[in-house]
Amino acid sequence: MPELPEVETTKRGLEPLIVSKIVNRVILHRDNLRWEIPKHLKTTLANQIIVDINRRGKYLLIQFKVGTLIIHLGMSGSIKVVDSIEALKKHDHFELELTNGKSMRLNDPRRFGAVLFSEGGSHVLLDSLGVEPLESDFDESYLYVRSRKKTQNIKAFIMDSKIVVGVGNIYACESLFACGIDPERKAGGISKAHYQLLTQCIKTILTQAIKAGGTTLQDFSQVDGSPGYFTQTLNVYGREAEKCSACNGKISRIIQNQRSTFYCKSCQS
DNA sequence: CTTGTCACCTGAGCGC
DNA sequence: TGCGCTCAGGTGACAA
Repeated sequence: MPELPEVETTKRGLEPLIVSKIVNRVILHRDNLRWEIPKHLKTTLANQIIVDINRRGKYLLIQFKVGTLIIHLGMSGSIKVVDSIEALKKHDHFELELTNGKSMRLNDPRRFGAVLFSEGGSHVLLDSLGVEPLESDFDESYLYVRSRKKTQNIKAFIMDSKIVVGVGNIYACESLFACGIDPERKAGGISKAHYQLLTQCIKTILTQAIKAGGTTLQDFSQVDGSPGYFTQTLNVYGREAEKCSACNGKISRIIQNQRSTFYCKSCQS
């Protein structure tokens, strides 16, 4: 599900609802997601004030004085803040009950997400992450240098979180369409000029998607329950056999690295 | 080191 | 209605 725009949308939605609020208790409705949820959170975070919320790649970082609660939404996760007395939904797995009568609930049907904790703020899962795509250090020189001699396809390259974080299957497809690059091209053979186009397209598309509240396919919703509206802006993703918005061609779907890739054979080369 | 594949899990949608 | 199949916003752990 959630790529960078969806996680950023979640972060922005949560911020006014949980920052400066106090945790009454932590409730584990199951003891694991992708990994075991630390049991000590019940005692560690009880009565603690939420100091801040941040995002690193697709990770949400909820800051406490005693450390950082790290949440990943996996493929199907979403977070809502509801009245604590509201009935649990199916697949609500983790809950921060606040002292103001509200609860932050993590719902994740497929359970590929994670709830972790770091005392110091750093974590092995965050240590080797690449640059943020919306920061200025993500530019054509960065991608050009890192891609030399790489034989993998350009789509896998920009989806590699050790290179750049937050670009998932939807936005990789959309970005490559926007700048006219064939997703099957080898990353190492792409010119600096094309990398400039690509970085600009990634930045533009992610920014527009955040503005639209993200993309909703099935599971994702914003913190208030409303869907993301970027779905209607998608040019190729999920549009196999439909007409290309830029030419008379048909959108193709191929499989790359076990994932569907949508693109236009005549617009992308 | 790099690249590609598998595994984790539930649910929606489709053809029969 | 039901069954079996395919597909789905991610990514760590492996094998090659």
